[in-house]
Amino acid sequence: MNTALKREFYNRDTLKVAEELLGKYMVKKYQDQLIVGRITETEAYIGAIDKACHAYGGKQTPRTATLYMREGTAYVYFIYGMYYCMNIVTEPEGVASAVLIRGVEIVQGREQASVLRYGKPWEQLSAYQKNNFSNGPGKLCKAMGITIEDNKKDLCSNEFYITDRVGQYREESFEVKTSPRIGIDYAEEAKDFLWRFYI
DNA sequence: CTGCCGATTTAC
DNA sequence: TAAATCGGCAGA
Repeated sequence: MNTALKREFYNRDTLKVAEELLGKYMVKKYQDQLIVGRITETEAYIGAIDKACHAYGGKQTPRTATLYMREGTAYVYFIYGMYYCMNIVTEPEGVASAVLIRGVEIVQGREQASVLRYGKPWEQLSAYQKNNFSNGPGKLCKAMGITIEDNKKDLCSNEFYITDRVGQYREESFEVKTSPRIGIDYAEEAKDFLWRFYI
């Protein structure tokens, strides 16, 4: 038994889940270690009304099938020929919506993460590499070993989950900021929605 | 089957 | 500013 957030957390309004995921810890078991990242940036995607969502308008394809799965499911997709993006499905089964994790700060398993991301120890990284280690959706997936293999995994599990407390770390207070989402200029009116949340 | 495009990142 | 790099998906 671990401290993973329960499924009910994800069965709520997607914007609320996106905001409340800030400051939580994403925990991934990698081989025999844990890699833990504190979530610092998220975005909401709501299929029913959002032209930026892969499942906009009830679109059904092999890839979007994950978005219709039950809340608390990992939606991982491959993008730009070389990166993965990690999302958490929200709201009940059959409702296509999710929260994209856009940034984390690694608080545990940093050495393992450094090897995954750059193939070398943390102390050998440049200041720039350290400062921009996992502050993007593709970067954090590489750093935490998240791949298409994780698509459709249940985050109410012991291998891969979200929690508000892990080891010595506890969720802290912080100020939430919002902005339009990144990289969706094609999405017409939806590009202006303030559905990006960050610390 | 063909061809365009992408919820990105990094090098130049 | 533009290349890298390839699966997803629409249309023929």
